[in-house]
Amino acid sequence: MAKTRQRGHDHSQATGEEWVTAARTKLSSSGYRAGGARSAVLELLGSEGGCCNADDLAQELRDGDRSVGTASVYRALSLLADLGLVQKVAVAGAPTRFELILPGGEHHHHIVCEGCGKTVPFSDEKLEVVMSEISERAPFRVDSHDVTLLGTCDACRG
Amino acid sequence: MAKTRQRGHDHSQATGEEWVTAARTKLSSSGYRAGGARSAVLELLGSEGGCCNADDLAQELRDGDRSVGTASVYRALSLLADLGLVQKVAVAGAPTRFELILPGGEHHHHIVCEGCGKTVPFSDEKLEVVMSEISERAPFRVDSHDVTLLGTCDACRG
DNA sequence: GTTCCTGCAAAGGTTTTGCACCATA
DNA sequence: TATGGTGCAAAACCTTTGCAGGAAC
Repeated sequence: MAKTRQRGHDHSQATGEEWVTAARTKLSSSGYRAGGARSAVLELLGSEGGCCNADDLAQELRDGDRSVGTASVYRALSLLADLGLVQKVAVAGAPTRFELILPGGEHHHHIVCEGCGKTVPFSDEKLEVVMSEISERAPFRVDSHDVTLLGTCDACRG
Repeated sequence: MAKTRQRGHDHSQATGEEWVTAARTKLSSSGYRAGGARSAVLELLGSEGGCCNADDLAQELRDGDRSVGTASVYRALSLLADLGLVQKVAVAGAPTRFELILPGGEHHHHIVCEGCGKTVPFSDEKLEVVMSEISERAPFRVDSHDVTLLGTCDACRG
């Protein structure tokens, strides 16, 4: 009865490559150029599989070979969000995280540790069924939904 | 088959009174005093039924008869959250909202309009069942969960 | 009277914006 | 070469913190 499955890191990485390709196509077909900063953010996001905040991305790029201004990271992420390529995930008291929206569209959600901010994605078929039922009955036209479990990871509980 | 129900505003207001009483009791039994700012926030929250952010509360109090510093509003809300009387609700790109946790403990979630920020609470029995199943299988000890539907209200769609 | 609460102002952290320069198409 | 992307710095924004004065118990 294990309909809920946690995702391994390697799996995200595999589809991340596909996402980068799809994102590049979408960008250029929407009339956007492939600038240095934008490309760097795109590739790092793809290899990380999302789940990172803007400042961490900027930091990693700065530590790596290509340095990118923080403002450009925000601009890139903002554009990607507008194009439906990433999704903003808000956490109270923490910087906004950005999550890939994968081409195949396997939808997922997150379990967040309130102690250290560690995030684990999960997906659940039953949950999605219930959510779409609720969406149909809602008084708004519903575009998306966001489900977050808050808890404490083993390390922080120690 | 209407297991999902939207709540009217009047209904929240009725239970809001009870919440204020319960909150006052909890505060004093926990050794906190009933200062002016704290009481004002408490009463306004009760009459509004939650779903407001710190700055809006401060503004409304300033417009009304009792003026309260923004910092005190944050302090009051923070304390209420620690005591389990309110819940923080994060929304990407918007200030954190605070939501009453009602004495009877009827758990609920929100539908948010991305255009104007209008928020409508809802509760769904099936959703809660699914969420508790997921919580049990989660790799963290799960304390709470947060479900938000994002969409566009009729007014903003017009 | 002591302790806690409050308001103001300043600091902290995140995200956005203005502008001059540079790269892409 | 024309347009749009980038980096830096400054601003805007939300939230927290320090401190002196005032209120609750």
